[in-house]
Amino acid sequence: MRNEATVKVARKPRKMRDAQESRRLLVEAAAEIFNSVGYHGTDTNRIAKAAGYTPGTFYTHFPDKRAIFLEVYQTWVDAELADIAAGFKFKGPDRRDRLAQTILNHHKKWKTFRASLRALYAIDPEIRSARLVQRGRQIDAIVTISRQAGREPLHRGTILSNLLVVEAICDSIADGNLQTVGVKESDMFRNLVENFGRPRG
Amino acid sequence: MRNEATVKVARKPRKMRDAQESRRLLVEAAAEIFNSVGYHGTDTNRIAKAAGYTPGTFYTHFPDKRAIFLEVYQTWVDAELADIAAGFKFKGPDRRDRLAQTILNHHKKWKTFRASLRALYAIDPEIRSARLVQRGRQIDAIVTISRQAGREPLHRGTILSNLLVVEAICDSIADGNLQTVGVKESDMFRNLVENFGRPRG
Amino acid sequence: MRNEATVKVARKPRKMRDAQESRRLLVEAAAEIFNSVGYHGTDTNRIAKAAGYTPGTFYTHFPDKRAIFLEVYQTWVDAELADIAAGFKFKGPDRRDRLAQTILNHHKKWKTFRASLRALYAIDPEIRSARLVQRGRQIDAIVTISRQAGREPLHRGTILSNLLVVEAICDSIADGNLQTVGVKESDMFRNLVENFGRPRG
Amino acid sequence: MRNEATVKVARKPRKMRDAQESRRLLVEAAAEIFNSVGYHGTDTNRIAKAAGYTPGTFYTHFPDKRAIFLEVYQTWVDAELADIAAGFKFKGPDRRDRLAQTILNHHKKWKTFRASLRALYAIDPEIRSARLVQRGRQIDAIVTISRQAGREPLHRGTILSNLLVVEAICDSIADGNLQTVGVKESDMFRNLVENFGRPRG
DNA sequence: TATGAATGAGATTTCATTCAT
DNA sequence: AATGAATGAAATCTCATTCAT
Repeated sequence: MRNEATVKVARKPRKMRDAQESRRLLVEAAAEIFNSVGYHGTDTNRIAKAAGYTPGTFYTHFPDKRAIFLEVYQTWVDAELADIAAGFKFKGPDRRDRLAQTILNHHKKWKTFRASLRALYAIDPEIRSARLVQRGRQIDAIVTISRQAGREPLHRGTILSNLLVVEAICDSIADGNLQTVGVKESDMFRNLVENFGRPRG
Repeated sequence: MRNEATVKVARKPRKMRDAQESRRLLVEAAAEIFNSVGYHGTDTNRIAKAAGYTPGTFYTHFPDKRAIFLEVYQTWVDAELADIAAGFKFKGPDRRDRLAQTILNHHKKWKTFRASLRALYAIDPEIRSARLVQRGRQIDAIVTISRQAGREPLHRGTILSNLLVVEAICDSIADGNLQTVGVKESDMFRNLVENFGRPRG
Repeated sequence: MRNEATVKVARKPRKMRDAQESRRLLVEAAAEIFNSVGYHGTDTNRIAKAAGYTPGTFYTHFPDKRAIFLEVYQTWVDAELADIAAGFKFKGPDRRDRLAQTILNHHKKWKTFRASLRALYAIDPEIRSARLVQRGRQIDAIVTISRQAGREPLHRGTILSNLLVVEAICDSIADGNLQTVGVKESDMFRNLVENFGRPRG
Repeated sequence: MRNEATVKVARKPRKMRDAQESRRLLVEAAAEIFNSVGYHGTDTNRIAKAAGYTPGTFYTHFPDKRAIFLEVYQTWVDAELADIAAGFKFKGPDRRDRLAQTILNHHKKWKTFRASLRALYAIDPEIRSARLVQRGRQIDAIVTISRQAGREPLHRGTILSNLLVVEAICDSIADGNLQTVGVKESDMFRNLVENFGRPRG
C-alpha cells in the first residue's frame, strides 16, 4: 500500500552483499562520526550514508543507535587493550616515555568518543554495564601482564587508580588546551610518565 | 529518558515581576534536570515547567539551552570552589579525610552534570572556553590558598594534575560501581586521601 | 490520497490561539480522514495539515494517532446516540421507516470509520475497552428510552442482538453493492424496518 | 514488541523445488499472522520467515501483500462454506444448536482475520470485489442446499439478511466480552440458534 | 515579564519491495 | 525457486524556539 510512487529514481548499483562487511563498514563509519560530533550529534542516517548505504540499511544491522555505539565501544576497547599491551612490551631506557606516548596517542585519537561514552555512562544503564565489564577486563589484563612479566601484580584498586590517573592526564593533554590554563604540556607529560613503572609502595 | 516522574513542578508565580528571581528559579530547576537526565535528555519546556513557568518564559531569560547550561555551570563551579576552600580549612589529624569526603560528596551530588559537561566540552567551543576559564580560576584559587597558608605553591601543572587525579578518583567512587570491577570503595577512598597534603616531591 | 504536494505553502498567520478550538478542528479533520481512508491510511501530518496546522501541532494536542481516533470515536458515538434518540421520537404510521432511514443515513456517512473501528477493536485493547464501554452506554440508553416511553424494556441481550442486526443490515445497505450479490436494496430496507417496533417475543 | 513471540518459525526448506508447496506454506503462515495481528500488523518478511523462507521468496510467489491476503481469503471462504454445508447436514433435535456451534467456532477462530477483511473491504476495491463475489457464491450455495433438501429457497435478500444476522451475533459471542456489556453469552447463543430453521415468514 | 499555542526542521524507525546471485 | 542484503519512501514523533497577545 505504499506504491503510489510514480517516479522511478535510477537504481544504485547494489553491489555490497556481505553482511559482515556491511556491519564493519557501518561500525567504522559510526566510530568516526561519534568521535567527531559525539553521540547526540550523530544520526543513524548519516552513519548509513557515510558507510555507503541508505537509511534503512542501518536497521537491518542494528536495532538502534545505542546498539551500534555499544559495538563501536567493543571495537574501541579491544584496540585500547592491544595498545596498552603493546606499550608494556617496550624495552630500554625510554620505555616509560614510549608507553606514555602510546596511550596518549590513543586518547588524542578518541577524545570525543571517550567524552560521549562518559556522558552515556552516567545516563544509560546498558552502556554502564558494558563499560563496567570492560573496566574489569582491563584490570584483569594488567594483572595478567604483570604475572607474565614475573612481577607480583598490584591490588586491583591500585591498578584502577593508576588507570584513572593515566586517563585523566592523557585527556588533559589530548585536549590541547593546557597552555590556556597556564600549564606546559611537557610538564604534564612528565607527570604522566611518572605514573608508569613506579616502584610499588 | 523521558522521566517526567522525577521532576517536581513548582508553584505558578504568574506575573512575578522579579526577573532575577525567575532566572534563579530557572537555573535551579535546570541544574537539577541536567544532573538527572543529562544535557540532551533535558528539554527547555521541562525546565520552564519545573521552575513554575511556561515554555516561552524560558526564552525571555536565556537565548538558548546552552546559555542556561553555562549559567548552571557558573553556579556549580562557584559551589565547588567554596567547597574546596572550606575543605582546606579543616584542621586536626583527620583533615585530609574530611577534605576528601567533602570533595567526594560534591562529586556524588553532581555526577551526571559533570558527565554532561565533559561531553559538551568535547564538542562545543563555548562550553570549552568557559570550562577552561574556570579551570584557570580553580588553579589560581589553590595557589592563593597556599600562599595564604604561608606555603610555597606547587607548580600549576602539578596542581592541575592533582586536581585531575582527585576528580578521577572521586568520580569512580561517586559512581557507586566499584565492587562490580572487584575494587573496594574503602581502598579507593584511601587512594583519594593520599592525594591531599602529600609532601611535594 | 497521499497529496505529494511539494509546493511550500506560505506561512500561515498563527492566529489560532485557542487550544479547545484547535483540538476540535483536529478531531473534525481526523474524523473525516479516518472515514475516507481508514485508520491505517491516515497519517498524523495529514490530519494536522487538514485542520490548518503543521505536523508538530498534532502532538501538542494528542499523544499519538490512537488517542485522536479514540476521541473521534467518542464524538461519533455521541452523535449516533443522539440520532437514535431522535429517531425514537418519530410519530405516525411511517415512524419505523423514518427511524430506519435515520440510522441508515448514519451508517452511510460513517461506513469507513466503522470498518476501521472494528479492525482496531480486534487488535487494540484500549480501543476495545472504549468500544465496550460505549456499547454498554448504548444499551443503557435504549433501556432508558423504553422506560420513558412507559414500556417494559427488553432484555439486554435482546437489545444488543437487535442493535447488531440493525447495524449489520445498515452496513450492507450503506455499502451500496447489494445489487452485485443479486439483492434488491428495497428488500433489504424492508428487512431493516421489520426490526423496529416488533412486538417482543 | 512486534510479537515475534507468537510466530513459529518453520523448518528451512532450502531449494525446495515445489512451488505449489511453497505457496501453500506461505498462505498458511499468512493466514495465521493476519488472524493474530491483522493486515496492517503483518509484514511480508515475517510471513516468509514464518513459512520457513527468506523475504525475497515471498515475492516469487505473490506480487504483493494484498495478493496473499486475497489468497488467504479464498482459502478461508472455502473452509467457511464447507463448515456451513457440513452444519446443514446435522440431523436430530439439536441440529440447530450444532449448526450454530459450528458457525460460531468458525468465527471464534477467525475473529481478527474477519475484522481485517472488513476494514480492507471499506478501503480497497479489489478486496471489495473479491468479497462481493464470494458473498454471491455463499448465497448461491445456500440456495442450492435448500433445493437439494427439497425446499423452496428463501429470497436472496432474506438469505443475505440471515447470513448477516448470524455473522453479527457470532462475532459478538466470539469476541468474548459480552459479560462486559451486561449480556449473558447463553442468551446470545439462544438468539443465534433461533435464526436457524425458522419457518419462513 | 509572562503566556502557551504553534512551529518546522529533522531524527528515528518501519517495511513492502527489489535484484544480483 | 530461493536467497537475503539492500532499498527508499514515508510515517511517527520530538523539541528548541517563536511570536502574538
